[in-house]
Amino acid sequence: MSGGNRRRVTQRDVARAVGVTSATVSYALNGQPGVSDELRERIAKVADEMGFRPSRLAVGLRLGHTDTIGLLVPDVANPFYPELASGVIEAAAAEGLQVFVSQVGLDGRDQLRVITALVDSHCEGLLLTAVLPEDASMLKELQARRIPFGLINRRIEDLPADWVGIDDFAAAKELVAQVVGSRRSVAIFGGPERSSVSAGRTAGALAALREAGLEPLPDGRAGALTRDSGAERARALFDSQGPVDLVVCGNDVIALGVMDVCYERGLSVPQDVAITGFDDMSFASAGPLRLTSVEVPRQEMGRRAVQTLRRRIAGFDGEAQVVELPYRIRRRSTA
Amino acid sequence: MSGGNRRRVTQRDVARAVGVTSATVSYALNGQPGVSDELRERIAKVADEMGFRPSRLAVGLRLGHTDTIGLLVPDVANPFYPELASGVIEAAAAEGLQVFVSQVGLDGRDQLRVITALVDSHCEGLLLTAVLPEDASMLKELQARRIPFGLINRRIEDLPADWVGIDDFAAAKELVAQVVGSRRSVAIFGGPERSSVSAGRTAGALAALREAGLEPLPDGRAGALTRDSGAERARALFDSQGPVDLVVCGNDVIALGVMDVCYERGLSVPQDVAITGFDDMSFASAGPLRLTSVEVPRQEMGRRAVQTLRRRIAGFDGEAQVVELPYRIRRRSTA
DNA sequence: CTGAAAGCGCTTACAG
DNA sequence: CTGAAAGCGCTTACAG
Repeated sequence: MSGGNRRRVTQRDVARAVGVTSATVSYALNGQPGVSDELRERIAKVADEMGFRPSRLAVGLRLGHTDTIGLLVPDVANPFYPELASGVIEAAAAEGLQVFVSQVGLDGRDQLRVITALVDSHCEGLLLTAVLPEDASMLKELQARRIPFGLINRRIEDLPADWVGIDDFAAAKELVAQVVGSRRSVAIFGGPERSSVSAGRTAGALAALREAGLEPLPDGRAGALTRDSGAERARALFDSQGPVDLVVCGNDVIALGVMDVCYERGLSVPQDVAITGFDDMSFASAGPLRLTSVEVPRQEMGRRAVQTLRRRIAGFDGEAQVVELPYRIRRRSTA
Repeated sequence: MSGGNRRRVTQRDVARAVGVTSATVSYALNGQPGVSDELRERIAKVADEMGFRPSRLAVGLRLGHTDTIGLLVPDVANPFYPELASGVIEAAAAEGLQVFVSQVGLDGRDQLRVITALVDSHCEGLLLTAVLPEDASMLKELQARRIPFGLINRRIEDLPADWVGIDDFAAAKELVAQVVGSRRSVAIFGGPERSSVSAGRTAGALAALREAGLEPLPDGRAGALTRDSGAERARALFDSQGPVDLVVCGNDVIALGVMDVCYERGLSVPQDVAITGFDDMSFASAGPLRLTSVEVPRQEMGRRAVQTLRRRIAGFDGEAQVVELPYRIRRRSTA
């Protein structure tokens, strides 16, 4: 009764109990022909009673595939990713694929380590959401080793690879064009410059401003996609410039930080300062917040990425599939 | 150049390239004695050049362990869990364990399937955050099969098992005692009754009200931990009772739904309706929200759970470890 | 319809 | 210091 008797029930144990060979158990349980119905049922019954479960390690080793894929996200604490992950997990389950979700850090610091671990575990494909330009050589290596992968959201210039996302440039441009009105002093608080998504959003916002004959304030253009970063940049800007008319933020979390500072300083939104976010995270629509933002079809992005990846795993070898999904401007109370 | 040449580089390939046996490669790479330094270096170099990575499937099968644990959460879209997951992942990495995080659905619908899959994959331990009373027999089965697991947050009565959490009853009681003041008509919008956490919070709130000589309104006491559920219950309540003085919510997400309805109907918070949340999710402290809540040490919960689980995996067979962590009332603007 | 054997990619006693 | 062999738990041709 005591001590570590943690041995698994094996196919062989079942075989012995039934009085057949382990191959017969395998045939019976996998629905292969060549086993009488009566015997098949008896084996199934005994296997079930004994709690036999085939070892995925052994099956994977033998079969050479594992029906698993990996999803890499920078930081599960950013609400953007859990919703994307839901889409991926659901779609994968429908395809009979199990997904391992891993964090790689805001700066992608653990990305290589995580990819290596997943590939070592015979993961059959990878979905990457946090690539940076410097990852290009790693991705080329993946391609050379014929490990299927897909990019979600962020992409890398000149690297042909499957990708699902939105047109961040167009979305940001459209958003800013809608909200700028008569606001003259405008700041852009974008995300990390090296993220293609953040770069696209910043460029789009800039384009809209220039079309309106405006030049944004130079400070705080790039930074982390965090609330603290938004707050710090807002404090610095308000200290140096006084309150500005409009702050265009790279995502909703940065916008939250800016709103924190407005609250601290008794500035009213949008009368004193207008604010836009991006991503339309769930909290953005909350009654007291009513953040103007851009809805990104996160679940759908996940689903589409899985579909493309599954085809690659199945051996599809055609050119890079690029899927650009529609976005939606969500005009609310903050701008 | 074309077609699916996706074969892995194996230990044997390295051995052949160096001109030794595959055992020697294993010894060399695993730092076992009996290989000259010169040869060891040569093997390491060739292995690296060829991109050799030991198959985790094969190693796991051979060694009988995989250094992986599973974390089961109901729904990654609930911001409570990603932060808990961070704590788990970090602590696990420090212990050399990889963690597989899986969703099991708000009602735990997929829990059994996911546990089975993880155990089939030779996962060495499980961390469960979404157990319900009806899971007791499944957990006993896990114990019988000597599969180490730990409970986080929710627990099951009369089932001795490792657990990490807070005293939800005491926290809710303290929170309500602090905010009730002269409010007379009070509603409790709790989470699912069968969740020990939600039940404890509701009971604590009830106890505080009764000590204040109050009986809460009977409607909407239990429901889902979602914003929609909070909004629906608030609409139903306000329609039937008119606005109430105070709504005590089972978590911050429910509270957000209640705030949505207050906003819809032009009720001011906390003047017309006071609201409390629970969990102190990141959005709760946002400037325009300032939700009164209870801070739960999510990261620390994750860390402690991993530590306990690791000891179990290492063979510790002592009695159930119960870790009750401190919470903190966060009084802000909504109550 | 059933059994014996090989092999997936490793590690580890055991001989030399 | 190095090699041949067994075995982890499966699946799948191949004989009977």
